[in-house]
Formats: sequence, C-alpha cells, structure tokens
Amino acid sequence: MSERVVPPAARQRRRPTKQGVVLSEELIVDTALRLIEEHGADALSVRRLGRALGADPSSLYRYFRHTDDLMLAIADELIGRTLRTWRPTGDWRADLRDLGLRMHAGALAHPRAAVLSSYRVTGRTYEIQAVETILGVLRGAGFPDAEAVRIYHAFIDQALAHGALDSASAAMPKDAREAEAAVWRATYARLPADTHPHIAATARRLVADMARSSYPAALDLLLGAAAGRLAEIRTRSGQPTATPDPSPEAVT
Amino acid sequence: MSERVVPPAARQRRRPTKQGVVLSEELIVDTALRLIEEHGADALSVRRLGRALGADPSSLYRYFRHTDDLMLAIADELIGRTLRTWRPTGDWRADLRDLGLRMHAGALAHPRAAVLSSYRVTGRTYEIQAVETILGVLRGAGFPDAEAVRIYHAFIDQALAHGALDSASAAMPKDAREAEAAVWRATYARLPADTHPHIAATARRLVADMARSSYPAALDLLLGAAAGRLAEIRTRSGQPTATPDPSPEAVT
DNA sequence: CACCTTACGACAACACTGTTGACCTGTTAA
DNA sequence: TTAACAGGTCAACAGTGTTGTCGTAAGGTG
Repeated sequence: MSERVVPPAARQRRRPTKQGVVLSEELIVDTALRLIEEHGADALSVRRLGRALGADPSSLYRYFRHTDDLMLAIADELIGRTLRTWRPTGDWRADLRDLGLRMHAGALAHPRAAVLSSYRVTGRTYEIQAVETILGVLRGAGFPDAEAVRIYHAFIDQALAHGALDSASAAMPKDAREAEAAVWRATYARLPADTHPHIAATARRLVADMARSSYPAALDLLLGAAAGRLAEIRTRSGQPTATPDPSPEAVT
Repeated sequence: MSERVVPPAARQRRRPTKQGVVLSEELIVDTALRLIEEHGADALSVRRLGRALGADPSSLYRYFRHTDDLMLAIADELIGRTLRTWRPTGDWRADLRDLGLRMHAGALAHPRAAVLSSYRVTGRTYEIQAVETILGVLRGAGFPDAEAVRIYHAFIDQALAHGALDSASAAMPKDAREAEAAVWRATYARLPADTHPHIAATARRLVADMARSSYPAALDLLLGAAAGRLAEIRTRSGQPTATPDPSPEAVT
C-alpha cells in the first residue's frame, strides 16, 4: 500500500472530480461539518460525504487514512472555531467561564464530532493552541504551575465530558429522544409514594431539572473552587488577599 | 407486524435453539456483557451476539425491539450490579463519595457498555432504584427538595460523564491508546518555549497529570460545595449548624 | 392421547456501512 | 514533448441492523 495519504503541504496535482469539484482537506472537513449540521449526526458516512462533495467515496482515503482521522480533523476545526469567537478580557474567571460555555455550545452544535473527539487527543494545531491559551490564563492569574496544570485538567475534562454527555443525547435519532422524555413523564412522574417516596415527592422538579444540562452549574462550581484556592495561595505568599472577587455566581 | 416482542412474564414456550440453547432476556444480557468485555466494544452486534448465543440473529428481536432496547437492558444490569455492592453508612457525604467512586469503577470495569449507556435513561428497575436511593440520601441529610434534585442531577451527570470519558479512552484499541500517549510525549513535551511558553514551562507536569483521571478530585469538589450549601441552609433555618448528622437514611 | 393454536426460532433478503486493490487519466516537471 | 505519478474511479468484500415469511414443536384443551 506504500502510503495512500499525501501530506497536505506536498499536494499539488489538484485534479478535479468527475463532477468538477476540486477536493482538499479543508473542503472535506467543512462539508462534513455542514452535513452533520443539516442532516443530523447519522448523516455522516463516507459514502454520503462523497455524494455531498460530488466525488467517489474512496477519494476521501487520499486525504484521511480512515474515518477516525477525519473525525479528529473535524474536532480540531471545531476547537479552532470556538477559540476564534472567544474574546478574553483579562479577568481569568470570566474568561474561563466564557470559554467553557462556548466549548459546550460548540459541542452541542456538532454532537457526533463532539462525542468522538471528547476522549481523543488530536495533537493538531488548534488543540495545541487551546492548551497553551488556557494554561496562559491560569498562570497569568497567578496560579503556580502545579496548580495551573491541575485546574487545567479538571476544566478541560469537565468541558469535554459534559459536552460529550449532552451531545450524545442530542445525537440520538429524534424518536429515541422523544422516547426518553416520555420515560420521565410516564415512568418517573407516576411512581407511587409508598414504594418510591423520594421520587414521588420531587417528581415535578425532577422531570424539569433533568431536561436541562448540568454543565453551567458544574462549571461555576469548579471556577469557584479555583478562586478559593487562588485567594489562599495569595494570602500564604504574603500578599494580603485584597481583591473582593465580584463574581456573580449566576447560573443560567 | 402486530407485536413481535412478548413481555417476559407471558413467555412460556421455551423452545430451544437449533444448537440447543434456551434463550431468555437474562441470558442475552449476560452474554452481551461478556462479549463486550472479552472482545471489545465493536464486538457487540446482533449477528455476533446471535452467534455467541448459538441462535439466529433475528431471534433476538423476539426479546428486544431493536439494539437500542438491548443496550438499555445492559445498562440497567450494570447499575444493578453497582448498587448491590454498595453499603450505606448513614453519613451522606461518605456514602455519596463511595457510591460515586463505585459507579466510576463499575464503568471502567465494563468500558464499552459504560460509554454506550452513560447518556441513556433506561427507566428500568435498577435505574429507578438508584434515583430513589440517591434522592433519599440527600433528603435524609436535610437538603430541601429543590436543592436535593439539583445536587442529584449534578452528582449523577458528573459520575456518568467522567465514567464515559475515562471508559472511552480505556476502550480504545491498544495501539491507538499508545499512539495517544505518544502524541503527548512527542508533540506537547517538545514544543519550543518561544512559541508555546506556557506548555513548555509545565510540560513535565502536564504529561504526568493528563494520564490520570480527574474524577476523584471533581467528585470531592462537588461534595464539598454541597456540604457548604447544607451548612448555609441549616444556619438560615434557625438551627445553629451544630449537628454532626446522624441520620441513618439507609435505603436498600 | 390427539388436536389445534401459536410462540418463537430460522431463513433469506434489503439497504446500508467502512475499506481496499486495481485501474486509468490529467497535471506537472524535466 | 514526454514520462511519472497523484489522485479520482470502479468494483468488490465483509460486515451491519432489520423485517416478512415460514415451519415446527411446545402447551393447553377435550
């Protein structure tokens, strides 16, 4: 097989497709994202993507070794898009909160890509850029290196894990998703108080609350804990903790 | 089609398979779990499962409407197994910590099943039992209903999300997992300080820290925040926050 | 014990999936 | 002008979930 995929830099013979399209890694990724967005998560298959591009499915294997590779490229593009819409203000807590929410929203906009990429390390440019940026925010805020790394890890894992969780339900076929909602209403909301007193007592709240994502609350929790650590560190290191921390613990 | 699946209670004609196996919902679920565990996540397909059971694939559709149904049954069995090994002591914080860690461990023990079941609501017996139990612990500890529901939601989502995240990497084929680790060492640990100062400064810590799960830390964070809320609630409601919480809200 | 009903396992087919080896042709460098 | 070869195309393979149809053996009934 020698090597089927040629590194993008070396590409030059840009022969058009039978239908007149000139393929490129970029065009493929963009089309894949559009496909996911328009026709749902299950719409992304090599064959469908080929059809959408106006090319034979097997052409894609000249650009990506396998579907997984393509997914990583898509994931990195998503990271890039999120990063580009983010405007840091200098307030580390507000900035990280904003970034976390944007990452989560980005994941929800492309559920299938998010699910796949949550546990993968792409090692591509945008991912590296994101790591560098977040570490920069934390170290800039005054966290010592060990602490910065630990908080970075917690922050990114939380964003990815919740993003994947919420994406996964969003990526389910519509009828399955409706069936889930029906389970809450039909099963949980109707359990008798004598066998399931706690569920019965909280049924209304339960049904309402479970329909929402728990990410924003979890994010604020994490940032709150980090802020606490920072204050502690500042006090200990001589600086007499002056900043009164005006964070408005608002949970959407 | 009338109805292909017969409710388990009504089953009586237990005709054996050509290969002599007598099918049952239970046997199918157990075999599926074994299959997932032994041969990886992709090993679970209707056809493979049929082969492992010694039955025609289509027979399974007499027991489950579609694969999704089967996955829910598997997920519920997993919940049940976790719940059965858990012994509550009456100390809500310790109990929830223990349960969270057990759920996480259970997920890691069956990585492929955990990934698939993390985002689904089964509505089956064990899941209902788990919800009732956790709500009971929280309400027994003195959390008002609204708070109990909110904390329950955060707790369960966190356990599921981290369980799925950590399971997903554990479920990757071995060579892919090694490739990921290599990315950290080969890419991140070698970025020059002039273009990526923050990564370069923390590279060693970063590589070491990213190899571990962030769940235990995240769990303690959550429980700490909940404990803080509880103290606040008690003070406000007149009780001068002294009681060391002896409530034995043990739910079987 | 024989009969009838029907649950349920088996079979074959459908439309789909990712992936690969062989082939052929247009582009480009020499 | 020509030769090399990148890269698009084709056909095929092995797999997937799912369903309509059919035959048969198990069970209740008389």
